Amino acid sequence: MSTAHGARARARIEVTAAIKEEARRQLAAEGAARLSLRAVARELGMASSALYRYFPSRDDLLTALIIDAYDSLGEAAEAAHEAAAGAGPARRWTAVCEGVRGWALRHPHEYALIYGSPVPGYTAPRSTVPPASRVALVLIGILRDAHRGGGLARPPLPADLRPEAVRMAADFAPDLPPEAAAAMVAAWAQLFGLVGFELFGQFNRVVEDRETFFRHAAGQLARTVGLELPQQDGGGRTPAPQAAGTGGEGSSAGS
Amino acid sequence: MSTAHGARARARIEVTAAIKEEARRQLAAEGAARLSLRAVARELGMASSALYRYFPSRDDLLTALIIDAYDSLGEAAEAAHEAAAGAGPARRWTAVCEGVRGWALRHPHEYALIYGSPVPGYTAPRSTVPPASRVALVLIGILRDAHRGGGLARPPLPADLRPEAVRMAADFAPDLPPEAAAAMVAAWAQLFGLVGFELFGQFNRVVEDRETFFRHAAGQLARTVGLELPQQDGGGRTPAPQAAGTGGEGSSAGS
DNA sequence: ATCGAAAAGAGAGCAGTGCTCTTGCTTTGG
DNA sequence: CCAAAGCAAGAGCACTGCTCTCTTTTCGAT
Repeated sequence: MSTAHGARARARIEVTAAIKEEARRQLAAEGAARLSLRAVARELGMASSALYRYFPSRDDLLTALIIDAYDSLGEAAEAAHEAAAGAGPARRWTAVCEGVRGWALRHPHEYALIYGSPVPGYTAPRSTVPPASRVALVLIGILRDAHRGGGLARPPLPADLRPEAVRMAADFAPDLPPEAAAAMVAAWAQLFGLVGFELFGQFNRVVEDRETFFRHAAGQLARTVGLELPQQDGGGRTPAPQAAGTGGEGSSAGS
Repeated sequence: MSTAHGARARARIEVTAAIKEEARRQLAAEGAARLSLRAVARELGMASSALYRYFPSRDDLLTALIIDAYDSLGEAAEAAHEAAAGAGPARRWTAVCEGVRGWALRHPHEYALIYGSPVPGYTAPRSTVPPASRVALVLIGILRDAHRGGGLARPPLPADLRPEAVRMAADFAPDLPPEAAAAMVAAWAQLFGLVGFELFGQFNRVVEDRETFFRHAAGQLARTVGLELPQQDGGGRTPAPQAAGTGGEGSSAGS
């Protein structure tokens, strides 16, 4: 009896995984453009032609890696969110932002693969869409929570943006006010602008203390989407230790 | 005499220009990864090896194209700025943002070349730094003007960001208050986040009316760097429920 | 258990790439 | 005027993605 389509199918999964693993290694070491099917096969001790039984083309391998990268980033974002579960929406927002940044710094080439220039003539297939939205879903979730708790500011929505904002909200953030949906999408893109600039060297002779800079930029982002930051520093200049430590310190935002 | 190394040198720059031109054509048609020295040479009717007299490597050709792209983008930004010369700072800011976006939409592959993932092991040489800063310089100029005219809000600067902000201002925006310098750098990165997301397809099933969406996102960006927008359309001036103490508006500097 | 089909591996080969080296030719400058 | 320097071209190396053929292995029926 054993496994229905047992041995052979299992071997296939294993080989597929091994290929992806080795490919990911080369990706991390050399970047997407230098990822070579032949090199992967060589490293795995198999003929390059045999590899085509598993991935019909180099682009298909890349697609698999892209999906994995999206998932890995999504997981990181979700983990960062859960680690800040107790905190208020604004803090959770910045936590997720920092989670995204941290993942990007840890996996620069994979980040480049999904948020850098699209590869040659390559266009991402539909299967990349769901994993690609995981980060956005986390952010939407935070805004939804804030909205339910009444902690979401609703800045005026210009008339000509309204239809678009309404459509956005209807499409993928049903329980969010339109202005929040629109602001969220903008902030989403802007977040990756910050991360990308740091990662791709645009900040090289510009931003020194990237950690601090990013934290405040993310906080600013939270503010523009309508999240109130718990007593950042209103009029008075608090010495504001701005705890870098995890959780603990600022129960804040109790409400 | 005057034409010291006359004919030969002139031929050299002509051939160099022809190579770059053809390379740019292929770049626009196929993207950076598919740019082939051999194909360029073939199209120009010369041996591929001859091309190496002009560009010692493919990366050097790419570097030349990168510099040109930065300059082209910088020109577009400056042109957009001048076209809005009469308007107030906020409007000029959004004009420059839209200029950047327009250029990116018109030259997607060149945009990808400079703001997408860096090519393989390639690291941009110093010579790319000045042309890369042209857009930022335009934005800084707008803020400087607004600052001189008193039309620049000064949101509170968190204590731990201050050293960094002071350094930034000192380094490349000497006559700007530190908080403006820091906010400007963030907005700069965020602007390219918006443009990149639109260009690289991240907005594909998300943002429909990109034009309108971008215009308002750019306006929001202007606001976060401290520029007050003269009320556009839609609702009247609604008191912003921003928690972050701004509330300030003062005289909307006309000009 | 056997046999045929399906899946998987291996090798050769094609067309393409970046890049180097050698060989001739032309322009230039002393 | 002639050597030196710059330039073009060809051959060749090592590499790539990918296809095609051929052999071996494995699996599911009979």
